[in-house]
Amino acid sequence: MTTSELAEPRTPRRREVIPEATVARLPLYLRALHTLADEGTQTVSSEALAEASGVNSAKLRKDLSQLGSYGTRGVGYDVTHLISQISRELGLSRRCSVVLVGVGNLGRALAGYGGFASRGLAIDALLDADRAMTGEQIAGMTVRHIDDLAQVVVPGSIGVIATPASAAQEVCDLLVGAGVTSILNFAPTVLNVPADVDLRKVDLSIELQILSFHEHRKSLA
Amino acid sequence: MTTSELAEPRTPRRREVIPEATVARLPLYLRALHTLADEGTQTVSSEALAEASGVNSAKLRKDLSQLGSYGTRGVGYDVTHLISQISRELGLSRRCSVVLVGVGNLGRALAGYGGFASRGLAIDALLDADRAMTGEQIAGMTVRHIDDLAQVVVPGSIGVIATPASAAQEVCDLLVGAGVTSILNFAPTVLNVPADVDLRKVDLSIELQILSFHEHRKSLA
DNA sequence: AACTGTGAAACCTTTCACAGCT
DNA sequence: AGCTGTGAAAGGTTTCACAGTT
Repeated sequence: MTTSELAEPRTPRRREVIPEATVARLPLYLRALHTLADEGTQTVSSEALAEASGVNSAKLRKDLSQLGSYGTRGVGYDVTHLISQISRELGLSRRCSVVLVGVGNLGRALAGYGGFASRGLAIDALLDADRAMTGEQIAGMTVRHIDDLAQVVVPGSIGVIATPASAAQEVCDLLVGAGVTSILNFAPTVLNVPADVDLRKVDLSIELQILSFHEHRKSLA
Repeated sequence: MTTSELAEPRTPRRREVIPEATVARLPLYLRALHTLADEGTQTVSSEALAEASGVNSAKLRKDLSQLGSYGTRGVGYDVTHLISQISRELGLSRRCSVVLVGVGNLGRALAGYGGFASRGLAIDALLDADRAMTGEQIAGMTVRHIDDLAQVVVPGSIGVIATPASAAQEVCDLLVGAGVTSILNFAPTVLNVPADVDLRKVDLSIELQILSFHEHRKSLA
């Protein structure tokens, strides 16, 4: 309360902390905004952007208000400006290094996935433990052996694990050892990491099982 | 209030409705339980199962209590029994039909993904719009043309979309037209479906963007 | 008139802490 | 003694509804 009175903040003040639920939706908004921008749309209302993102408009407004006041009452949001604000918030402005381990079908799918590149999250290196893969060209990159890990990791790199479950913990340990502090795990297994490492997971079969649950429920009614 | 007084329920009464957050974790517990069963473990405490599932034990106990009282105080949960209860709840007991559209890298990864088969959710049919793919053998299945959709869909089938974003809505409409009421979408686009169709989505790049956000935050501190 | 930004209410989820069973 | 099952408290998220701005 003592320091903030002299320097009146000029930039719209961002919240100290953005709710996780909001963070998880920012990529959705960003995708919809990119589509709108490609169509030449310059301004969009919360209603229209919400529709394009698959959420409801009150939620969208609340989410965006967490970042600051980037809209104009009576008008809407400027598409380009909002893209750059959300990108900055997500840390996508300064291109960030992504290292992918495991070039089976899933790894290949990820390597070729346009969604990454267009968001400043292009994969920089492909690694595999299988020497038979080494040297192969995938999506314009040469597969390197996992032993080269230390050479491709830079501070702030994100590691992506797309190996079989049986190899995932070992790969995870190697990544952590090389200094990676953010890991995305696609292998269907629980990984143990030190407390300072940020670990997220995607299990391809979980959503299918959730659908199965609902389908099952329908058949009971 | 009038009908329930005569017939005292014998089976542990399940809740009318299981919270979504709980449903989303049941697959995690199931995976951990299968691992334990494979290791020959017969009984497990909430503490141990929670650890193996990557959640905390209070949450796990609350979740399991939503299904009924399947544990024994002072002892823990019977692994085999709990597997069958959760499987039944998720509708995995009676094998359910899954139709996958799009056999690019992601589709191939999904087709070969062991996690489905071991949970009673094996994929039954592979379809693609590209006639060049038709007839190809993938994971023991023959790829069929999308025009054959009506012949492979049965009531209660789940549809999985693993096509490029540009084709997703069209494929979605075809699935709905063929009678599919549960759809899992891997394409990075918002799909429109009738209200009675259950739609879920997995966006491979969203988790990566969330990690980027946290990594970015770290670098600010 | 149109649309954002936001307190307040409603709802859902997690965590706590302990009663109750084996 | 050990561990589950669960009310109650705490925390987080969504929705409502409208004041405020262009």
